[in-house]
Amino acid sequence: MTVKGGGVDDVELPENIALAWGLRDRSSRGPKRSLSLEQVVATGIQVAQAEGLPAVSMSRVASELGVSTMSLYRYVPTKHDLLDLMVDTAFGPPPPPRAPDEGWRAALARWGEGNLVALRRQPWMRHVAISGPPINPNQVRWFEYGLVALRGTGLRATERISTIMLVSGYARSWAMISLDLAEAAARSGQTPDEVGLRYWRNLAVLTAPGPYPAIHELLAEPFDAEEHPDEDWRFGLERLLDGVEMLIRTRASGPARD
Amino acid sequence: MTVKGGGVDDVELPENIALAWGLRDRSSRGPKRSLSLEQVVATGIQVAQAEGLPAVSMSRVASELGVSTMSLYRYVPTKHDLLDLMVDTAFGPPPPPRAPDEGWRAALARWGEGNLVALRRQPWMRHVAISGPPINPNQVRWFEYGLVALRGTGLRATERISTIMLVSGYARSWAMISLDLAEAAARSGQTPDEVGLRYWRNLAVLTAPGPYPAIHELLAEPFDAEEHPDEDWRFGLERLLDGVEMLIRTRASGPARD
DNA sequence: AGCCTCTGCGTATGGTCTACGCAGATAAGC
DNA sequence: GCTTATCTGCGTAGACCATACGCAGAGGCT
Repeated sequence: MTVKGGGVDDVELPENIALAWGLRDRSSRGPKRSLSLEQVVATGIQVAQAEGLPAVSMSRVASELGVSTMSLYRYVPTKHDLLDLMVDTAFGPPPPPRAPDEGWRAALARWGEGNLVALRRQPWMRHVAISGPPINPNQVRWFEYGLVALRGTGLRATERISTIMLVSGYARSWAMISLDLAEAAARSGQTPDEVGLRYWRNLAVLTAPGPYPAIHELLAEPFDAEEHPDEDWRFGLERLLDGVEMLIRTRASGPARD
Repeated sequence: MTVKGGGVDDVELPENIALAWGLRDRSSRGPKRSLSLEQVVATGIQVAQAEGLPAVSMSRVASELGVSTMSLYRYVPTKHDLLDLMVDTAFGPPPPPRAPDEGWRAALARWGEGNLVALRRQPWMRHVAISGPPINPNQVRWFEYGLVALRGTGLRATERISTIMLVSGYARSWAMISLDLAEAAARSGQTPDEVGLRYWRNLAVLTAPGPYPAIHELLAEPFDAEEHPDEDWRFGLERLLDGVEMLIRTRASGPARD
């Protein structure tokens, strides 16, 4: 219940947060634990990675560890807390922070791409709902490095936060869409191109009788369906960064920085 | 199994899509159905709206309708198909399309805001995972109107699609974050401001001992935590539209439109 | 009239999370 | 060394969940 007292005197940290930061102090009485929280989390990740998030059940993780289902609840208050910890661990540390000679734009682009890469490496993560603002250790590190990229740009506090959320939200959206498509393709044993083609054909059939001029226009245009797979990702990212850059420019040359 | 033959001669539409567009032709033999698909979907929405998505179980919806659980499977192949239909219906029709005298930017802003409003009106929708590109009736209508907003901007087909996805993805991210926060607040009986304050305090405590200069900088800055609630939404949207506008300008004045 | 199809639904399978409480292990306090 | 408080893993059980399967009967079609 109480918390390890380093410089950190915090009576009121919610249990899941204390857990994530390794701040539970357990009195040394009683039998020794046969597992560690890290082991439990790692096993959860392993199962998720190998067989997908739905395969992650308490009983599955437990049997993987050779303990009973209910034992896990000595390590984790709730399944959802386990999932949160899995995500934080699986995300891993962020890419290196902005270097001294690096512009904010390049740094933020790298940071956004890091988000995408992490989600792609552990695709199950996209199905775990975000539970709130960044508070777990790796999440906080990512947050820090995102802010570092925007240092000295003249953006206000809330603007820096919003900008970072914009980029990470975009990475998440993109990861969801592209991975869902890829998985749908794999499930049906087709290439992603085939699935895409089938989609456009279906859309054409369905919209044929109705008033969908803009969609018909779209379908009439020649389509190089996916030259490079990540060109579209880049497109959105550049738009986004352009928008931020416009603001930063007005801030730099405009009214004195408050 | 077969499909109503209007101008639509399509042997191969997946079942869930045919269902959504009302294209199942059922031979008139056998007893009459006691329900309609629309009723089932509407009841699902009603339950979700009143008690949240987790309350939506097949047995719950069935008992609400006064039929047995398994009867629902005569209307819907799978629970997830029901959820998709619920989302499509609950989203409703998009806001009016771009008016003749309206610029693309105003129209796209309205469209994005429409997304947000829809998600806010039926907050449970954000927890239903997007199953793919827009194919259900209302989704397609939204898609159409989004494209209409970008007509005549000189953007290429893939660029128009990416732009729309950028905006709707942003609306979804934003809805998720803001609604999660609001719900967390409501659950703990506090105001959102209190929850936000508690978050910043926790973050301060946790990052105090570690190397988090940018976060400390952030925390040191004076915070008007949420003057108007939707100012941050506006911020991101404007950044995004600025980015798109930059591209459109280069397209308009740059190389001849292909 | 006879058939064939479609209806609603009862039953059953194989999962899910987790509340509760118990037996035994362990270390602190005396 | 003994007592005692505390913590461990875990067995049991409750309350759900989606859905496969198959049956009895309704009701148009021929």
